[in-house]
Amino acid sequence: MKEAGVFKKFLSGKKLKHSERRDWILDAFLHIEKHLTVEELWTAVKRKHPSVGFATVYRTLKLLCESGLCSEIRFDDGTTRYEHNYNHEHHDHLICMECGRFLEVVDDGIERLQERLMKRHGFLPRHHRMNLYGICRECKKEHSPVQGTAR
Amino acid sequence: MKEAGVFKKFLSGKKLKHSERRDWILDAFLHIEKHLTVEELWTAVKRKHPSVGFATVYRTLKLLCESGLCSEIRFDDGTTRYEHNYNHEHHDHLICMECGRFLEVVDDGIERLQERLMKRHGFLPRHHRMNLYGICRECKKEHSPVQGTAR
DNA sequence: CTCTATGCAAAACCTTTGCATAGAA
DNA sequence: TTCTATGCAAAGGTTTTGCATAGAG
Repeated sequence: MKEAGVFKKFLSGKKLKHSERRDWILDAFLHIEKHLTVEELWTAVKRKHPSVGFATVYRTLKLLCESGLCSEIRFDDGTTRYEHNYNHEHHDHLICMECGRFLEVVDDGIERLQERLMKRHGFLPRHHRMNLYGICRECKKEHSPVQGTAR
Repeated sequence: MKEAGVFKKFLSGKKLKHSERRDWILDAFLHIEKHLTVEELWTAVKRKHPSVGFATVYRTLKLLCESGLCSEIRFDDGTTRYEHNYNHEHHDHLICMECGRFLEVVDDGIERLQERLMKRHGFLPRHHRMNLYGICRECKKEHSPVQGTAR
């Protein structure tokens, strides 16, 4: 099923109503392949549909999260962002502390060990969040000029 | 070196001043072995020293983080908490989604794979944050009554 | 003395809510 | 018609700041 279908089904299941604006917002959300802040999504939606209000975007994002299409991530710098969550496999993040660029990755070995770790402590695993912080290749270059060849 | 020493050194290094209040706050912080909110720390400090203001606790916590004694954690529910970071080995969290209880754990296997994963992608590893969410042993019991023996 | 630390209150943020009206079923 | 959805503005909650004064060096 496509995302729009998932959302519609979710709405009718909760006896909520489908609306044009909700479509617009979902659309904008789906067409931006990055981790969005509410602000960013609002700006994107307004480009095409200037009348949409801030609160509506907020409210719709909450619904999208409930419907499973989207999930909220709290980064260490305090920002809250939203990411696609449907037809996207679970993944973790490698985040550059200099430039903010990030990669989405999955490491099966780690996933397996995480599951084992939880079970060993009597937990029923639900989900997890793993953010690895470091300096990316590009930023490393900028900070460590080539050694041994003073110029 | 003891924590108080680390903090003093950090302060003088930044040409900041040592003060009685900062000692009180550091003390309260060190004596509570849990993940504190600013509010909780403030309450604890005020028990002994009622004159201390909220803003001072906030400001001091920021300094403690900079000095490396403490670090900020953003949980998935949006709360911000602070944890001891000195003479505490790095650790990850197993968090119960029902009751909020958590365990601090380290899994060497996971740590190794994390490091490898970062390097494989050209990152210089700095630190990471891994929170595993699930249902703890106690909460599991409450939700799944013993099977087969109706009472 | 000089410069930082502090309490207090106000400001700045970010997110949620209330309400009157528009819109969906 | 009878709901819910929405824009707007106001309210909440949390964190930060400005300012006058106390305190450290």
